[in-house]
Amino acid sequence: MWYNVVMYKILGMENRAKRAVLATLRGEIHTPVFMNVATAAAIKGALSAFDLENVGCQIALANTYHLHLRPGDELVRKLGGLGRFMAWKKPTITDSGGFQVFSLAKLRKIKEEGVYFSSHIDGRKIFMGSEESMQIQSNLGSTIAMAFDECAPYPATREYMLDSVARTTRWLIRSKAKMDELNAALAEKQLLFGINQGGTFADIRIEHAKEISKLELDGYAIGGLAVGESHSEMYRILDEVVPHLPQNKPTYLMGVGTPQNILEAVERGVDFFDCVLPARNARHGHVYTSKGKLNLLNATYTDDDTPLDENCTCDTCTHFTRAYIRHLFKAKELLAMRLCVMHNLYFYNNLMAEIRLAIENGNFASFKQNCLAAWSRD
RNA sequence: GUGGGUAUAGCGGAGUGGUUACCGCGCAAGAUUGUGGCUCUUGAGAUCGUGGGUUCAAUUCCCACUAUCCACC
Repeated sequence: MWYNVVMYKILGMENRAKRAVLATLRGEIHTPVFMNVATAAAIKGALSAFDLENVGCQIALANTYHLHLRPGDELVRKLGGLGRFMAWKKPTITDSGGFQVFSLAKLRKIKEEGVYFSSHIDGRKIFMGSEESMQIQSNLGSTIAMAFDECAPYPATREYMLDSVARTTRWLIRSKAKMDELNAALAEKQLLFGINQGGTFADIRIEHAKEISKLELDGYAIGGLAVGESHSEMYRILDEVVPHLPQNKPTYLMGVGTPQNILEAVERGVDFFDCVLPARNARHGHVYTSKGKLNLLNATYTDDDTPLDENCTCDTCTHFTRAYIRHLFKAKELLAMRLCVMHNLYFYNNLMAEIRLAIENGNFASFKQNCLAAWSRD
């Protein structure tokens, strides 16, 4: 029988920045890694699993809440699980629904047992607690499941945060118990990552990090950042909390971020990332290049016959001009989004590959400075 | 040819005898961090078809012209 014997092996370091590999039955994940976001089992912008392969994706992220509502996790299970459903053979991760507690704040009520949502699709009542989230993620069959948490709003009072984090801890203990129960019957065990919360209160963050570190989870995420606080606050929290998470396990900064954010976080010891920014910006004509961000909708690109990024080797940059893609946006052709999403995801995945190489070569610090200087027009 | 309607920003439409003429789309510049392709913010752009008349004051009321639409020969 197969067992998902997971190994997390650190291959290189430069100060806190670490180069590591997480081995799973679905394949290895080389870190630092950017996980490409496929909320509803597809990258928005008309990309398929084939395209994900082309842009250098190692692991795709889908969402528990969204897939539970539509098409339903039982259906996905019947059809062979998330990976088979979307024809993606490499590792997958599912977000637990905790972020929807934040992003769908007007449509939910938080109770001790879990969260009552009104479906944003048809309004019907949905209950999700730790057990429900784990069951759904088990049905989806993702390689990595995330614990159910509350992504608390910013700003929040200290009193609110203390209550929220204590509840998130109780939910985490329930998540782990349920996942252990579900995994007991499975050959290919699902990994479980816990989530640190505490907003911008460093002491609450640290206390929580120490507490959840005792649970021997497969990885640890930092949630509840990039929700409105300043970049310097985010970096300050990373400086404070990362040292209190297990260093022999993956550290995942959820929902972050810009290329600059990623470099700063890698330097502080983070090795997993996910963010909607490259795909969403691409859909709106904002693309990342080795010389900074540019907005294709700007009139200046009307007759620009150069590629998005002259240093990029993605399919978009090797075939199409800025003028053509700008025209596609103006004409509202879906191809505009598709080409830009492919480019931006390639840019992010390639950035991570360059970061890994820099860490291996022991020159991450100078690599980071060079990048920040080159992007300074942002 | 006859009768009737209409003319306001690039386009489609509101509106008023009295400070700076409004809205949508489009255009231009932003925002977007565990995804709404949605949305939001800001800006530019108009001698109110042309000429004349009434009036203290006309984009608004009157006349002619031009353009355009509809109906009828």
